[in-house]
Amino acid sequence: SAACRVVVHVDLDCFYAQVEMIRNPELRDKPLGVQQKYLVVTCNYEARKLGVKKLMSVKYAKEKCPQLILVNGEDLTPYREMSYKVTELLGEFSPLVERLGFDENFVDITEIVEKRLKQLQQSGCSRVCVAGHVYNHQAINLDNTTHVRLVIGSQIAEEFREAIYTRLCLTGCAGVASNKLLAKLVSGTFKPNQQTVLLPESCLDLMRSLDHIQKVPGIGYKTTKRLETLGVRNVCDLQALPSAVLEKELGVSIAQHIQKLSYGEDDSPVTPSGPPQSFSDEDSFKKCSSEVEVKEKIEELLPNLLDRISKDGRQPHTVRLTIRQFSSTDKWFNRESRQCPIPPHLIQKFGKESSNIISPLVDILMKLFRKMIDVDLPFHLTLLSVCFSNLKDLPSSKKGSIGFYLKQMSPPSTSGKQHSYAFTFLPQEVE
DNA sequence: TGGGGTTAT
DNA sequence: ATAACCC
Repeated sequence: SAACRVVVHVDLDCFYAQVEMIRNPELRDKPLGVQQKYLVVTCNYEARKLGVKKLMSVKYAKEKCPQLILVNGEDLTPYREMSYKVTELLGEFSPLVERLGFDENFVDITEIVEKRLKQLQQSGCSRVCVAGHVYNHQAINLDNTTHVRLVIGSQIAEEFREAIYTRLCLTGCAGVASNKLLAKLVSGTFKPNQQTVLLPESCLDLMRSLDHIQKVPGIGYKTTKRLETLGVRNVCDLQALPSAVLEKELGVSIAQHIQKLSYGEDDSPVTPSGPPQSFSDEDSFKKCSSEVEVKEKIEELLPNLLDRISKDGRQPHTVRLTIRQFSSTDKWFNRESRQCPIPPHLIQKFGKESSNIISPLVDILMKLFRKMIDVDLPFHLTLLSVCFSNLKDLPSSKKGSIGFYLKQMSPPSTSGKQHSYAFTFLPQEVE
């Protein structure tokens, strides 16, 4: 019988607020918002009951809810650390874990499901119970092996959520379906701390329930604007649009891709994220208009970044500076960046005590800045961001390197699927 | 409207 | 280097 894929999407509830409530349990039963600059970027459910929404301005949120408690969430370190704990926990079940932002993960559980299915068949057991909700209250047919696989998937999803709760004290939603798109969409149908499985017969109902095409993951702001030009407003419109018309507007590749999405079709694999591809740190502000200020801001950003890179253990080979210039019209789009290779003699200094590399890096970043901005003319920046990328492992010959310990830690195994990126946060002090 | 991330061109 | 996408 043709084995369908089984994918779980795990989506933590108001993640930053949950992390803050763990850090300070007294906030638990109070309305809590997490603030970045003038925004409440997320809030707990106590606050939501009182009318606070995600991405609401602080001013409006305090008007609606004067009792609202705000904590500053501009330093993402606690959230990032907890986020990777969740990904690593899921990695104990399957190596196929893909991160999406800090609070979502996809897990391909096809192999786990197949294993359990065979166990069930061997034991002659024909009774399987669904965990959580079934989308549309669709009836389950246990003679349908796809239904059985997805029901087993719902049990595994429940085990994921249980493990995340008992070991990390975090709650979240899960969606189970035959691909990433559907798993993600169905995970949001019952909201906090619940889970839902989608059976294939309800796929088109789920897609048509989306009232606007921008709710389809993969169709963003720009594509939505272009589709509106064509009179396409909802998923049904997109399904019905002649493919030739769509291809003319968006090109063959994107057109075919998003039209498949509109039918709930998505063959993209769950791609293990592994360790991060880049490390960046940014700050936004009202105004920065002199070279000296720019240098000061960069010097503020670097120590935190160098610390994170040194804990990672790899070395970056590229550095990038990004700026946003003030403009009254079109407020948040005008970002520019310049990047360059990091000179080899500096690369070697990553992971060592950071004091000797900071000033040469500032010099490089200021050169990149001058490539974008003529410092003899007036300028007005509202954001600065520094990003290190093109990360490479240390040469494996070096004793004491991560590669050395990784080989020690994972001998060739006959049975096991050990997760492959536990080393991401292996502390340096193993030396 | 934050402070991050990824992939495709 | 930018543009699109995601949270």
